[in-house]
Amino acid sequence: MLTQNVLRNNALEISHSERALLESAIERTETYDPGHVAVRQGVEVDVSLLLVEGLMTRHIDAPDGRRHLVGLHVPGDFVDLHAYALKKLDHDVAALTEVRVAVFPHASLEEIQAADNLLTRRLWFLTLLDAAQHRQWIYRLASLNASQRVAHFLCEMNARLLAIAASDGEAFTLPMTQTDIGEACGLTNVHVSRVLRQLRDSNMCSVRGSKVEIIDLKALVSHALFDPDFLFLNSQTAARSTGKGGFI
Amino acid sequence: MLTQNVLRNNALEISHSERALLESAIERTETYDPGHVAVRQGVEVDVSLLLVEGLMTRHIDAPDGRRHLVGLHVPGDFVDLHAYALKKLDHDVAALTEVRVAVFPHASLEEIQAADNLLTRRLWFLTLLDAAQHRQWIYRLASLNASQRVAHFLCEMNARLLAIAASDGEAFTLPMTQTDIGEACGLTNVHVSRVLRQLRDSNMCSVRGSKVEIIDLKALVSHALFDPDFLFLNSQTAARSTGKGGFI
DNA sequence: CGCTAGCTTGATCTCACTCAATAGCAGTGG
DNA sequence: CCACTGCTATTGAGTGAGATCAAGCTAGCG
Repeated sequence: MLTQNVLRNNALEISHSERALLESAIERTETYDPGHVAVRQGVEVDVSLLLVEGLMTRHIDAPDGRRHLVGLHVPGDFVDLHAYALKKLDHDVAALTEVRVAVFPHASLEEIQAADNLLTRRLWFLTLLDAAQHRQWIYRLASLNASQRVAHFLCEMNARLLAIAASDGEAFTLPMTQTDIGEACGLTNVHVSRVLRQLRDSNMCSVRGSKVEIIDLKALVSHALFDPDFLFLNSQTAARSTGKGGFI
Repeated sequence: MLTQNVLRNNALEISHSERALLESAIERTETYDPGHVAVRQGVEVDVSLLLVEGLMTRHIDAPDGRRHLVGLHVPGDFVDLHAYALKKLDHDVAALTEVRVAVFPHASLEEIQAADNLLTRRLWFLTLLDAAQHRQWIYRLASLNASQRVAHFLCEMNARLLAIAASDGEAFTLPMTQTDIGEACGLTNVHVSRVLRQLRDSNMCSVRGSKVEIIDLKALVSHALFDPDFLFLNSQTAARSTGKGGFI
């Protein structure tokens, strides 16, 4: 059951045997408190972690002490599968909320690689999904203004949470402070606060504490220039994430 | 010989047989003119391209017609190896200069995957290098100001060109317009022009046309807060890219 | 020679940052 | 019960980095 969101999350029609093979590679599960750094930049690791519950960040610490998110993970994401080939990461991985993770020793992943080429390619695919998300983050930072960035970020989270049934498309829980959102969008917490009020005042969405309500999805998507294609979701989820799936 | 830069580029101590296997997977080579779009966003592909000569971009076209780079490739880079697992890309790949590429059919890559787990993991590693670069680009956009961004970009290009012996650490050819640099750094061409003059006036580096001269590497690296670790270069090249390798 | 692409420089404007003050709220302890 | 602390959010005033708009300049090339 631990891997069920891996399936949902990216439309892989995984077979029963593949799933069994994958689950057999789990050594144990662990829980971390908020703020716990699970993987430290530059430190060699020999396991990879699948996020089962909670949110985790990938972030880079700037020399001036600021923190910048380069990725955010929801349940079902392999947070550091790339460590299987890289061994050392170029960033930290930390728990944003209380989290539960499943631990995959790299030795087990090697066995999978030896045994099942298709499943291996699926795992490879997952690491490439991360890269596709990175590219959208680059695009967001380079090309959108503050309110578009925040809107784009909320659209992305809505789409990804939809895929794992953690959003119903109208409201979801996002346990991030405005400072966290700022770190993801390259904005100060003060400006995030202003922008969220704008989005509320223009009846697109309301973010209060960790409660996000999508008021007018189409307006939000269009304001953010959001395109779910890069998430490689199944087409139904993608449609719902832009408000084009009302007919289902 | 086509793959020689793949070796240099990322410190993989690849064996003779691996290399032979890799080269045997090349179906043909092709040349493209500047501006040619080799891979179009969303179009399914069944080959991947290794860049042999010239520069290629990965970019996303914004709805307003602007173009934003999400990656830049030098000889030795697999420009769209990720298409092997993704099949459709979320961005375009285009020639910035006249380029020569080696074509790897995905069918051949599948044979490699079936035959050689270690080489497969090396290829996987290459796609993860791209992701690590993406993360640095995110960091650059989110956290550095205009002159730091440009300096950081030039440091990155210097380091990567050093690795393939296309820079001697003091000067190199970078056939990009100021508009291109702006698209890579999230700046307007006008502001790139101003920033390059600042860098020249403060004796860090000089960019004139496609000729880049590193005048004071240490100052440039320190200004840009550049850290070559994420490039996963061999340690000698990394040291030279920050000016700490003078003793060699 | 004139045309075009790329680069430079100036004037103006605006978005988002910084600094600063205030309020709400949860937890803690007297 | 209230006072105190710390964290988060809100709002205002002032500032500045980089965008935009516009005008020249330079060099390569038919």
